[in-house]
Amino acid sequence: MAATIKDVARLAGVSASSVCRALAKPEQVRPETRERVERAASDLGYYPNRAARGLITGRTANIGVVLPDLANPFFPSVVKAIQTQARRFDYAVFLSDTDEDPALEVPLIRALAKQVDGFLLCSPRAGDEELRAFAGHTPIVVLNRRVTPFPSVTADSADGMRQAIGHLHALGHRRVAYVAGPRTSWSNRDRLRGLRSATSTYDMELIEAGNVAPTVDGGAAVADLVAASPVTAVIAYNDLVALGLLNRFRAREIAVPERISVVGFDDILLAGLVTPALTTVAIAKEQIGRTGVDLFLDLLKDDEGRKPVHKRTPTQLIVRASTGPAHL
Amino acid sequence: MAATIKDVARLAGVSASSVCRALAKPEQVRPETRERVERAASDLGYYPNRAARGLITGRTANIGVVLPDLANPFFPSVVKAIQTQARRFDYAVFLSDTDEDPALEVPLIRALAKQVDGFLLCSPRAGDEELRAFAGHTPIVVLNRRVTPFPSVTADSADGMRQAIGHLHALGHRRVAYVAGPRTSWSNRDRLRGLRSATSTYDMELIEAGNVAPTVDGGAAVADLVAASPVTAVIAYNDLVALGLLNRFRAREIAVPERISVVGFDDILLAGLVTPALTTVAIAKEQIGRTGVDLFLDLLKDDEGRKPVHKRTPTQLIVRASTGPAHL
DNA sequence: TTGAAAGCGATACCAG
DNA sequence: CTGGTATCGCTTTCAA
Repeated sequence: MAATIKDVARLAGVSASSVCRALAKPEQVRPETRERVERAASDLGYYPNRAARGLITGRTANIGVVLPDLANPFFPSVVKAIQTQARRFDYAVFLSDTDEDPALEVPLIRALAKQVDGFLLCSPRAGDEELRAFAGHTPIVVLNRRVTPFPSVTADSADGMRQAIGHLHALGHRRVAYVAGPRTSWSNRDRLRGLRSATSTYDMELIEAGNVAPTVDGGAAVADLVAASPVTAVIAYNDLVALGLLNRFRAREIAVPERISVVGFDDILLAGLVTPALTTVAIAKEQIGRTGVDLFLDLLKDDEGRKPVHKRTPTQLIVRASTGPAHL
Repeated sequence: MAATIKDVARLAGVSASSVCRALAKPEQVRPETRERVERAASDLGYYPNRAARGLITGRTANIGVVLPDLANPFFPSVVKAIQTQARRFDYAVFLSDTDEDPALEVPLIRALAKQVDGFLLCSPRAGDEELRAFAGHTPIVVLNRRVTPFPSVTADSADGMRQAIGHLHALGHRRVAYVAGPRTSWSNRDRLRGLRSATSTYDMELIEAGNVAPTVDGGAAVADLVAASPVTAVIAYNDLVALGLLNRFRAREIAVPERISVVGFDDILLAGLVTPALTTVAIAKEQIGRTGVDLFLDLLKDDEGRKPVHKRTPTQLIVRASTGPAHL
């Protein structure tokens, strides 16, 4: 149906090779020929078939993006940044949402592998070993996680936690709970690690609450448990979980932040709009997406060599409604 | 690098054709052969190159999704539904965010056209004529808009507006404002049309406020203007705009809903979590995405013929914090 | 500067 | 039931 290179060649009265050259390397072709080809191409509305091109060049100009859940507002932000940066280099984006199912990731990557030049895996849930199986075959950059030997971009959670705990400590809090996210989430482990280090630095007591789904419902599910514990503040795995806590606390008329302070992570749009506004650790989502694409393109250039690159993006505590514990 | 059909053929000691058959139509091949091929394939980790396959079958098993802004939480919901349904039919998704730039849409569609079997255009901003240029060439299903001759899925905004206005009228409101979204948005025009009809039915006065970007900032930008008008309720183009209004009203200590009731559209996650919770017209986002994919697949089946299909999904008013005007 | 021919990976068709 | 061959749309030698 659509015009092919042959159609253009016929109309311009030249060979397919010349069309190809005229369009790709204009300087290698006589100006007159180039002009004829260009006119023919635009008359026919010719656009090269990138899939066919990829077959021979080995470069598809597509990048695969795999993420656990587009419904978590954190991811659309990252994807948007990826899109923007990818487009700048004439790359198109293949998107796959795995629905938080670790088992879906590997088959998905395999199935798409030949249609893309490689992948940006956002917060992948699969095991290290499973992912490592792709090393050497498929260019992969990992976001929000570190898996040797892939390049990666992660947020500086430890610093974020340090800021959060410093803030809570300054307000007078001494006991804090952490509501953990998915066990399969590297970010969760990273945040917990950072939190443990921070609470120990400040000599604060840390109580850990169950692993929950990284959703509003997940937060709501452990809110009562948290409320029943002797803490005056709680840090949630992410903002959605924090909002679930907030919601349930409100329903039970547990005053936030007076009775208990809630701190989230990510700084999604929602965080600033709820009442009381959520104190949260902001992550440089755009930077993560953008840097991911950059690392990816670097990776394609020098097909191998060089040791893996890890970029760490800054975090920033956004203080909104938190206060000191009521008894102060 | 990765295994091709030839590698499998060699390892299994058969021809490429047989490998192809063994994998695609197992019943046309001797069980023994099939087994050998299957083992060879799995040993080599062989996955067919879908791009190459598409070249000859004319079917890529990819679907292009184009939308104006992934940062609007409405779209990720739709995309997620599309993904889920697409995966069910073994389709992969190409995603493109145009950043609300109408000029980007057409070139984007053109560039991707050969890599996909067609497109799902979510709330496209381009002109009718520009889109129509694809008719006959590129299978297209339009979501949240109607453009002859493409099949489309739209929400029943008129009914949603009727519900919203009925509700406000019952509460005693008689003057209502509408904060309009982008001029290029068909949904905006559709909602406005439905609203006009509803207000006239109920004999209510309608005041229209500027066209704003469909974002929180857009809403905040006209909040003062709305507050200065003689209305007791305001309906926003969408929830983000409504939240912008809410935010600004709070900042100015204009009581919601006592002094002014705010109604949104879409029912994004945020709507239920803010305080006061936002009354809004829920749209069947999942259904829109799912139905879009279904129409798309139908479209591919009978390459032409049949008159265009328009599906309309129901809307449902979700009443949360609205009340009657203070003077009652 | 240009064209012919080979080939990327897979499938379809036709003999055998 | 199987193998050979042509082909999809494009790029890349290689000669001319």
